[in-house]
Amino acid sequence: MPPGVVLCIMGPTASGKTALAERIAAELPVELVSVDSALVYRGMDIGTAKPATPHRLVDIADPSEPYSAARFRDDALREIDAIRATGRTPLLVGGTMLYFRALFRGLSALPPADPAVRAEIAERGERLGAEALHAELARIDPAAAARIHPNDPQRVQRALEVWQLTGKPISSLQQGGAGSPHDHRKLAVAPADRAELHRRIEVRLTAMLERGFLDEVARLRARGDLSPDLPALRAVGYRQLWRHLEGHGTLDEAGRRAVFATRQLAKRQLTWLRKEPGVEWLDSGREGWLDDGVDWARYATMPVR
RNA sequence: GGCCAGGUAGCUCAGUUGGUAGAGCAGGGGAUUGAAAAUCCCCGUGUCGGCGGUUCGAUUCCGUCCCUGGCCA
Repeated sequence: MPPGVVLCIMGPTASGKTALAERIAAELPVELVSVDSALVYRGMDIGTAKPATPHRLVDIADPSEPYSAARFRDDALREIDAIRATGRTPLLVGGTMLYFRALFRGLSALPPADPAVRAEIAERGERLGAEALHAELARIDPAAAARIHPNDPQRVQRALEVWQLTGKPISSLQQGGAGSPHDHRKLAVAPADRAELHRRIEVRLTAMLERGFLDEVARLRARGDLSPDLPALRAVGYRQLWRHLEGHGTLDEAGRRAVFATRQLAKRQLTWLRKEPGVEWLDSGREGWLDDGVDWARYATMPVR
């Protein structure tokens, strides 16, 4: 299948990107693909604001299993081809900017995560301290050690993991990637006014709690095989409510902390978005922004940046 | 009304033997290559409740007033 046009809607949580996707879907022959690291998990519906409209790459993993940017890239390229084979246009919508980046620019040829090696390194970090691990990295890969802050255990551990798996420094392997064969037309959606975004995040969490978010977390917890350290359960909202269910703090406090965490997530997403090249920005904070006569179809033919 | 404890950053508080003050949280900016809704980095001037007094100098000591909470009437 030759490469073709892929529409992308990117935006922070609670920005209205799903509404825009549905609006475009009503006017163009598109099929939706989720670009969201939390929507992939089954049984996590309310707290992830899982959209009612069908998206591909939703509910494709169990919360016990870690998903990854690399898996996303493979999955997304496959779904894009499958959609194009039906004659429709893929419409990617989400806020996990690392995933968009992995699709647009590709990933370097690095070994996938190895749970055993990872656990061993984590244990060593526990025993010797974070500084020791960073010092170790500085010995084998000074370039990586210079870029990775000693307080960033996740990246220090990954760099050591790659070293143990390949015998090569991660910095020497992180050279480019395959890029994307497609023409991506990128729309960034967010309220121009930060206070408005904050307001929506609060309203959204309140609605989630009313719909039974706490029960959803309790259900996941009752499974017994899930831990709050799992990537899935570190998701915004789930982490805070899980902690409350463990007896730490009131529900009210957990809710407030969930709102804080969500705002901080949205801020990080905007940091990615601001430097993403070639995006067309839409202010979803304006009253009637979806219905004020914009010709959405033109985005399917707008120039690639 | 009396007694006690407080009034310091958006919030919760610490502190200053008198030389105009600092943490956590919140917020802002940034980084981001197989955990990414993750993991990190950077950013702290605020009539130290008001007004007087003492002092070279008061957020700090004294007086007084206001406000909040508790106890007693």
